[in-house]
Amino acid sequence: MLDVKRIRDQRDLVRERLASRGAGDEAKVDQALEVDAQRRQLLAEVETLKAQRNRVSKEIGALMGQRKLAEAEARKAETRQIGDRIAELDGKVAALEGARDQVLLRLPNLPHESVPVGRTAEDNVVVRMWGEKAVSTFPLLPHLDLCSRLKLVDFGRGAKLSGSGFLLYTGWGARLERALISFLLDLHTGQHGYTEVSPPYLIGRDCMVGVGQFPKFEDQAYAVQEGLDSSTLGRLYLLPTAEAPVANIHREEILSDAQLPIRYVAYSPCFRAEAGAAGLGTRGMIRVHQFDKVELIKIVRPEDGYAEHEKMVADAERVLQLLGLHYRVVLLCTGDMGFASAKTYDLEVWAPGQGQYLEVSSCSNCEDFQARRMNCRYKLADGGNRFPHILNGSGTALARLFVALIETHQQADGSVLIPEPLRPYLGADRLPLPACCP
RNA sequence: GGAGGGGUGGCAGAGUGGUUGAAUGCGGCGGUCUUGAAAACCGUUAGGGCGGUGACGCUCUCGGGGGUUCGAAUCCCCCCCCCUCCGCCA
Repeated sequence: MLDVKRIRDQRDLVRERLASRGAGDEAKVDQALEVDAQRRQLLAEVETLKAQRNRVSKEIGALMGQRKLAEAEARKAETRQIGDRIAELDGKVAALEGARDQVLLRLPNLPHESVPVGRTAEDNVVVRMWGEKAVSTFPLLPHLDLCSRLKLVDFGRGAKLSGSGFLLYTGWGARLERALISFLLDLHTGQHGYTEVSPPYLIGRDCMVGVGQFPKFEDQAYAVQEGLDSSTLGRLYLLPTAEAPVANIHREEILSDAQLPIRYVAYSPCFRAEAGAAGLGTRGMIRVHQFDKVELIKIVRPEDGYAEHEKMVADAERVLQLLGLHYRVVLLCTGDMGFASAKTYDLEVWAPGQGQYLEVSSCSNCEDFQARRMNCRYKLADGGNRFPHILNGSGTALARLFVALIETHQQADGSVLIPEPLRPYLGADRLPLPACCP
């Protein structure tokens, strides 16, 4: 959430930065300010009345103490109607505050000045590449073929169980998925300084609001209900990313300066309804309703925010390097960035069987946007409280990583060679062809 | 799910309608004393909002919300969370 005071003080700058996203949100700025101005005016009025009431109440207390009862009664009568007026104004102030926040919660973050201005993914900037597209003497198969040949994923039965967009990993496929999760967690905890956490997969509404997922993207989430009690629907949601619970760990807290920087890594499955994207035509594992992801979260001092952001990208890149996968790093333009982000790098890995780059990581610095929403602060040496920068990044998403891995490392004989660092986790150096199939 | 107990400042723990935003203890910070440190003693120590250049002023907050009252941490109602016991259960 943007700081109202900042919107007030730097109105033009805020409008201009919002406009650069190309979503027309700058129009809401005046609306928020107008409601806020009304609120402040009424607030001043009601607080004056409250001061008056408090003063008289104390006097009444003193009179009662002196047994001047008649006088006390007179004062009471005098003050009685002030209470009604206060209640009335309190109600109005609360309503205006609600209206203001309604607007503020739907305003996206301001893009950082280093973000290129643009409208769509076309305007994103490739900042660097690593490795090269695989060249092969034999035709490289897409992952769908590899999965069925090697019996890694049973798409048909996955759909039977839960509908399209749900995967049933089988045999070596299931094992590879598990190996990747362990490999990623060990890498980030062991070499990159993150602390492992394992969050609940069902999370409260506040988590979703805190990271900026709600109220704007409520239609993208899976809401659950307890048994047959429909009144419980919407109390809990399946997490769309571990970012939602993990970034909220310190919600409503005042951290000490010494606690920062905080770096968490968490594995979780991710559930996305992808409403409106149904029948998108992406077969296989590229776009699904449930996938695994290892997520990185940082809570850092604002002055460290962007240095930590670059390090986070490097941490995610390290995954792809160790797995020998060609990728590119893309700096998203203003129009392509997520709601909460001030600056985002995507990591896109090359999938030779698809002939395209797949997004496997998105690393964002949300600055204090989320911290404000969740009221997470830290205490400075001078006693003041400050909102930290909160960063999130995939390290990395798994289904697409799985695709790139098997497509990149497939062999002429149909098996898949496993990169050295992953072998101890898999307990094998290749995914073999099932004995029964050529 | 049932019965009972409880949620107060960083922590512990008083406070059952009136000058209590809150005793006391611990911890933290500053100071006196000391060659230094400890002990002792003195002082200080929550967050939000609004206004003011500022010193500061006002206001709200004792799990959350509503109510009674001139006035609520204290009384009433609803909800949430934690603890103990019982039931069910991976």
